Amino acid sequence: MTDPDGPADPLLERRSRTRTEDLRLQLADEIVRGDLAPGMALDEMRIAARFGVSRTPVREALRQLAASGLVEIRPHRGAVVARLSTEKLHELFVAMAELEAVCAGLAAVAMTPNERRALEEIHELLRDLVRAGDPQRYHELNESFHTAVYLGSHNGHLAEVTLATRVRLQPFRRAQFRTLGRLSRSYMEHDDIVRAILRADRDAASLAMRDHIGTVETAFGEYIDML
Amino acid sequence: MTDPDGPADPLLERRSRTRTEDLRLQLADEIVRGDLAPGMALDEMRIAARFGVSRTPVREALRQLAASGLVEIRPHRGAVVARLSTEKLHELFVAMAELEAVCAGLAAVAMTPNERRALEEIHELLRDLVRAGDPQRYHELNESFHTAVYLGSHNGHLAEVTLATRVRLQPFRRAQFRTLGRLSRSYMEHDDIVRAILRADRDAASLAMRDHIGTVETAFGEYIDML
DNA sequence: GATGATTTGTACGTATGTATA
DNA sequence: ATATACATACGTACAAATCAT
Repeated sequence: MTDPDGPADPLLERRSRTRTEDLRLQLADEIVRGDLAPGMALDEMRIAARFGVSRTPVREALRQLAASGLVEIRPHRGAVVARLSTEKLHELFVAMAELEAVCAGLAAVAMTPNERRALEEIHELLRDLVRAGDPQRYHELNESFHTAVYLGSHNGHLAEVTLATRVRLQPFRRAQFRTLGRLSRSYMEHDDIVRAILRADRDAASLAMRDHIGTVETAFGEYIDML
Repeated sequence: MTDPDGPADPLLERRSRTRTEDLRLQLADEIVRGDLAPGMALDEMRIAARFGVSRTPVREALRQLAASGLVEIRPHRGAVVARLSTEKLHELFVAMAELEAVCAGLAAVAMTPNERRALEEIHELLRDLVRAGDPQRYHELNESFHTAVYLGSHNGHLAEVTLATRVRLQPFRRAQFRTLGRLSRSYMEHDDIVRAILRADRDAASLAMRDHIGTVETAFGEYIDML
């Protein structure tokens, strides 16, 4: 008899499920999706009660989230969803631009033919979504586009660090930010990146990605000013 | 009456000392210094007994170290000092070269005059240590040199990520690796970096740093082969 | 500024999962 | 393959620190 809670695909490695792990993933998701807004207090007992567990796994999950930067913990003073000052926000955008630029540069020279084809395919699907005017799905597939570049660097550490930086910025993005004009421009910038990567032009890929993230921050900043 | 355990300098913020924090710093130090070698088992009870505390703060410290990559934890199977495969080791070196290159590039255009002077001063002290033939102190001040560049980027996130990468590689460096020939070459490469930073030449600084870390890995690889 | 309420930090016992015979 | 030994994962109680009054 098989484990009824096991994964559908038996090929996926089955790490023994721990409450801490479940909580970490669940809380990270709620923070990234915005259900738990920046600054919101994360009371250990309240969370424990909400998930029907003791404080211990809640504590461990919060510590791990703090290590990733999504949560802020001060001794004896509890945990809150991480809040970013304007300066820190800018700093993270600059860091993300540089990190993604490095990934794109390495990807240009390291990606396998299959990976290049896959990236091109995602890029074409994004074009269709611009034409269809579907910001929601564009946003989702856009994540895949960037993740494909991270993985294309063939450097797990850089990919991890870059993704972590992106995740930290997620809670500060809002749906309203995804306008159709932005989508079209985003797609055109992606085009520069993809072309450079496909012709294995490291420096061009790096520069195109840096510029791309730069305009993302600009658009983001314009939205922030509207608050 | 003042806290007898307080810091000498009252201006330094005094984070309430917690056993978890102490343990984390102590264990990280022992791992980085090599007292706890990669692959060594980190038994919660043994460590708790050694430090005279309960298992709880030990657990939390180990989790945090795992988050930083210095420790590896598998559910229900305990923790060990992180071991790196040859491939992973190379990957971390490539990542470090890229990260430090980014920091150097940003530092070239962001450092204040004071920071530039301080970097130059460290550089000159390193020159003296090469002449004096003091690998131990060169190694220590070399850390300061690189840290100064990280901080010079004026980007806390990048500095943090880059430093974390360097720390993860520390346990795999050995004293024997620091030969006099290496020192001299290291100093000359630093010279290229410093010159580029001082004349605010971003690309040159970036390239010089990337090359520098590249030779560090080469020298490191030669040592590894001797094992 | 002292006191009480509240929350976190730590200790320790039990349950559960992993590895070995 | 089953059982046994062992270390970890979790729960619970208490101590210590913070903040509110």
